[in-house]
Amino acid sequence: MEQEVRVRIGPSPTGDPHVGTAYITLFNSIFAKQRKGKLVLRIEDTDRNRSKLEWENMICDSLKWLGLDWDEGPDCGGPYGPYRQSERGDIYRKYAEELLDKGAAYRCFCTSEELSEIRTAQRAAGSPLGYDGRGRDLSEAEIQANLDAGKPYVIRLKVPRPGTTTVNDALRDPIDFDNGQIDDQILLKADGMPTYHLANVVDDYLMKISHVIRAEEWISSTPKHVLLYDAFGWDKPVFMHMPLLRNKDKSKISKRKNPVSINYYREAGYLPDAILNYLGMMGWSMPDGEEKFTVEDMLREFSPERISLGGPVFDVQKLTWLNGLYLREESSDALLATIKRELLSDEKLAQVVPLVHERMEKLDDFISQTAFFFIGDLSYDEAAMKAMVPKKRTPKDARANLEALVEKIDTLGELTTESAKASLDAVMEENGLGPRDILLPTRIAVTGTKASPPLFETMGVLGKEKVRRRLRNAIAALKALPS
RNA sequence: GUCCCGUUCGUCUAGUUGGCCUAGGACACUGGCCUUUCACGCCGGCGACAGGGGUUCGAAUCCCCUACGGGACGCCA
Repeated sequence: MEQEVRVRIGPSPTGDPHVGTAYITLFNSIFAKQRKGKLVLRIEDTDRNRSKLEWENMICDSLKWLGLDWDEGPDCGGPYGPYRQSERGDIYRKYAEELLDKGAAYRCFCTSEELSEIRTAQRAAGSPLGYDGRGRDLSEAEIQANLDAGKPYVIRLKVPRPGTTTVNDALRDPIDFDNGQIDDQILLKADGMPTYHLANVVDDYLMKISHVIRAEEWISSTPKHVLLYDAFGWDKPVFMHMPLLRNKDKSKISKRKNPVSINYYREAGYLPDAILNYLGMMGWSMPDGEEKFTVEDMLREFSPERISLGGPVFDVQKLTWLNGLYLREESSDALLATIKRELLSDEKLAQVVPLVHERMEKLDDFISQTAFFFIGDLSYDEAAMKAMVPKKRTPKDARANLEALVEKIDTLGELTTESAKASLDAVMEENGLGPRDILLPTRIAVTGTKASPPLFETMGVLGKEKVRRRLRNAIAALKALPS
């Protein structure tokens, strides 16, 4: 009997909804639907320090906005739950114990400090980085003594050495790894939570995942997963590693060099269908070469053989062209509805009106005074550029200050009046700046002009994506100035 | 540094069972047409098989080496 196709996506709720997540979700979704299989959404929130429910919700909302949906997940349940890894701790601990019993794993009592010392030494010596296995062969007595002493420990995979581990990837030739090259990966952290590697293998097994479609960055840790499947005696899923989305300079797509938040694209006026279409042509193409296609077209024509492995550069310009195609083919009525929903919603207008209310003399002042809330990127005229550099400061200083602010805002879940104020205050405090060093430059960067509504409220209404994008643009513009 | 993956126009790609490839399309750029203007649309231009060795009658397509790019090397995922 043919095994049911079950695939999964495992976003980690530690940041804004990422285009890379949407990209991988698209291909998983297409693959599953095409084979009458199921797509599982599993929240990989084993990093307790960085995971937030707020982000989980944002990720789900974004995917749904794009029109991507799943069959099983924390929101809709399913037969193999819970679908949040933070709620599956006991399961992982049980399997980690099993590995211990089988001799495929061991307790390691090394401290974090000890480990970073090892790494530093290795780096200095130019030798391969990785755990040196010093805790591998502790005697029963030593282990018991450590346990009795209440020393914290982690559980590590005991990679069989010597040996070779082969990874089969549906898109590539078999890949051989020398086991000497594979680290004794930590499986269970000192806080009792599993690392990605353990959680993934255990969950994929328990959730009956048949195909693992994920990004290429995982190839080098796949042998660890293979070793785990073998240690448990489980069948392995089919691995399929998609090429990585890239920045212009070919590095892995990142927020410093590219807008990567789905929220950004939403707020910048892109349509879900256009985004999905564009993502679909990253590493894949229609047999007839057609570049404009729908998810239904993809469903009909998708085949893994047509995936090309070179890492595609995410080109916003081409996305924009595609988006224009979609926009223009809508009827005016439909477009009107879209504009009212995404751009000029009552909700949005209700936020904006109070901010300009008291400075209005004629109704149409509203348009000129609030245009910057609605348009995408701003351009800065000469006066604006000049005013972004505070007196007695250089453009370089101005850039550094705005940069500090961007970084602060990046750590925020949502930008609100309060968090905007807090961020600005923190940047001033941490960098020894006065209000004049940062407030006016920020105002101009964010609104394009010296005269605008109260800054914190304005930033809150503009939202995180527009604010950080504009700050980045302002920083880039300042670079052109002689320092 | 070590291991791994990848490599066709600036970018996304077609090409996959070697000949139909003097390498096709799209974005961008650019010339023109249409148009009161702009945009759309249409027509044209620019522009690539990383390099070197093989194998073969014949290689973008197969093999090897080199180069370059990227990824991984976390008690992050």
